[in-house]
Amino acid sequence: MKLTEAKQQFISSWGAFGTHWGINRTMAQIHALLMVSPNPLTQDDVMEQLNISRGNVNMNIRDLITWGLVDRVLLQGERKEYFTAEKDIWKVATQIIRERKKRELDPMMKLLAQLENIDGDKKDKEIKQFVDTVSGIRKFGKQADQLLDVMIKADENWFLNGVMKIFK
Amino acid sequence: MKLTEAKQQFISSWGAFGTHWGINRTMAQIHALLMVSPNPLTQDDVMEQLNISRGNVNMNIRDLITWGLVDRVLLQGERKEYFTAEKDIWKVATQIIRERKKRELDPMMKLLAQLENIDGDKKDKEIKQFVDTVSGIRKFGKQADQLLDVMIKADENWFLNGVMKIFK
DNA sequence: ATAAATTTTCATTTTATTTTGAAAGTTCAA
DNA sequence: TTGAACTTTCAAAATAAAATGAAAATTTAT
Repeated sequence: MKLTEAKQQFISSWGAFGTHWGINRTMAQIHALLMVSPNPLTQDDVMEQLNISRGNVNMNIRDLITWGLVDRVLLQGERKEYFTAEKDIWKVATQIIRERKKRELDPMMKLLAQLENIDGDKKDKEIKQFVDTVSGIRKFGKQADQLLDVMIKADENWFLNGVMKIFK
Repeated sequence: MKLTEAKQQFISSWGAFGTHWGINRTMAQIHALLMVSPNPLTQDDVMEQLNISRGNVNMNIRDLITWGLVDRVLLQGERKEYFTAEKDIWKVATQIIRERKKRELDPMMKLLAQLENIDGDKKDKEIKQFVDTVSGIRKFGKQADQLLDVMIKADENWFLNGVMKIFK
């Protein structure tokens, strides 16, 4: 397979993959493009290679920056801004975990804690099922939370070489 | 807090939570409703409690069934179909992991394997970056895949009590 | 067999998300 | 300062996703 074709496919399926994870297609595609580009790219490069408008590129790159997945790069002597993506997939993954934990898991856990205190007879079937469900999710969430914390702190090598043996 | 209000909030935020995970809001809400309901519900119950149309309920429940998160229940002497959700959150989680792995991770890994074989000089900067990126993702994916397999096979108790100690 | 009860389908409508592109804003060299 | 190069914004348009509801299909009691 030719590089150009392979790149195309990679970008396109990384985009599709992203949509299953609450990330919009274009953002994932821009990320993919930057990951396989050895040199930083300008907004115009991205526009051209992905055939999308200037505004779209700008907004999605900004988003990628707040996710901590893309960095602005200033090339000396150049007026334009360049952009580059973190290429170490482990760092990408931990960064995404970190952000999603903060944005989604933490608030949900906070809410569930409140919902566990409801008025009424805990023997009542309706109430019991509700409390049991909520507290079950909460327990699970706490464990997941800790697991994610450990993963964030762990280094790539530990994950890639060590963990699986322990798990088996 | 009153049960009714708490239920409301739970359903609503579980729905919002779902949207971040590629699950549509209504489907997640139906799932939430069934999780906190001690008894199985009919389609009409769901329509009424969530204020959504018959067709919508039907389609989303069908989807939940294919995800393995909801079961049809036949109450003896009753004509109507009833529905109930798995209430053990561990089982819910492993079921979701199992499905998403099958639907998303496995196909992506398969594609990446193909993309690694590209024509041209591996010393070329463009080619090298592409191959490195793809193979990095592939390695990571393989590890994640194995980790998920182990989690699916492990039982709840092992996860809740055992893992964290190992990780620390 | 009939028909009432219930479930399923799907063309249409509604709602939500994404994209565009031109205008406004910013930066910087001369 | 000025103005060319470049970036950002955002209202409007395009696209995609979800919801509706009535008709068709199915099931079951008689």
